[in-house]
Amino acid sequence: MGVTEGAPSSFDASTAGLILIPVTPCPGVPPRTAVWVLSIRGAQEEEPPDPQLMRLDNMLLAEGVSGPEKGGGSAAAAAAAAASGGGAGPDNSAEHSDYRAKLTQIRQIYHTELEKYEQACNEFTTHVMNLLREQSRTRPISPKEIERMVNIIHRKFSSIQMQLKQSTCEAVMILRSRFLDARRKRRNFNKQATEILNEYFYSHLSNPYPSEEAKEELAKKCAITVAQVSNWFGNKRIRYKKNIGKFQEEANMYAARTAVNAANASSHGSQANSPSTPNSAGSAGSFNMSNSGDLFMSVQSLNGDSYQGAQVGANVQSQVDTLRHVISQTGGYSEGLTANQMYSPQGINANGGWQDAPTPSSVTSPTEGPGSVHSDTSN
DNA sequence: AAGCATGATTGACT
DNA sequence: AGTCAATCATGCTT
Repeated sequence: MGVTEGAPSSFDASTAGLILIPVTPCPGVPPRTAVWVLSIRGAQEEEPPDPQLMRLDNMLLAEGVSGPEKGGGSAAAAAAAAASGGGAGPDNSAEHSDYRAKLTQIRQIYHTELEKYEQACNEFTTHVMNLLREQSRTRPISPKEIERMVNIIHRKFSSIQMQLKQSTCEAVMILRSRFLDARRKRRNFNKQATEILNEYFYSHLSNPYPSEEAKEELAKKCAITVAQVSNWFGNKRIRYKKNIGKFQEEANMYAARTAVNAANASSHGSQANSPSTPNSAGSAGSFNMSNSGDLFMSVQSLNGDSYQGAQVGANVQSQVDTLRHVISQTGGYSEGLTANQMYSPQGINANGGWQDAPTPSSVTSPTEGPGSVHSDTSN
């Protein structure tokens, strides 16, 4: 797993600046018991109250790596999950447990390594003590010298520990960042959500800019966040515009479907709660229809304060869009771009944007911004 | 594995 | 603040 890539896998004394130099054995000393002399690299050692070490310890404790076994890091994982946004996915808990599993893995590695280091430290210390004892036969060695040696060894090993802690922290950071980075855990929306969004998009092809309310409703229906709805529409608009031909088939499909739905709805009196009528709350002006083509202008002029309301308008608008599309399809165009021209009066303009898109030159209303396009009739 | 599809992010723009 | 355009990173299909 890439999570552990930063952690040292095995003890290596050389990383701590300890170099063991074999020395020609003294006469009388068995050849197998080589005599070693400690050579210390880096004379100055860091002092015990190291702020960096404290930070590392705190972090490891906070992440549940070095603390008590149970529930380690779950709070951090929960926080991460909450922060990741769009947490409506059903796989959220799965990812959560994935995060915890990996954290446990890191924790285990950390503890085994730590244990290994401690053991190695002890072994090495006794080894050095033995060597010094042996050397004391050939030269005088004061207890102070021994003590100094032991101190040096301990300090060296604690600096190894520091490295271990550092790389463990790094591993945790990597894990967290992967957990937090939404791009890394991107999941495609489910089919139903995509259909709802597409239905809305193609039934509002002339002005695919859902209002805040519409976005909220779509978000609720699709079990995603409003931000995700905005992302989806942003991506969809741009990609549709870039390659209309590619989306033609899809557009046909949804246009036909919407047409059928609309027909059914009108034959049944009222349409209950279609995604194409997100602003059914009663307030007028669900979608701006001022740019929606000649056919609709008359409707809009009727659509004042007292007219039947936005839902009717929105429904009609949907049908207008749909009909336009169907007409364009049956009109026998040869290329997708030809079909696009059918939309051009209220569709994508010469600059490559929808006419209602955030261009300050929008004809209808001087105060009309990109976001206000759909709500200008409220109040 | 390569190529395409798709959701998310970023910076610029109005 | 909302959008566009480019881009990233991942998922899916072939």
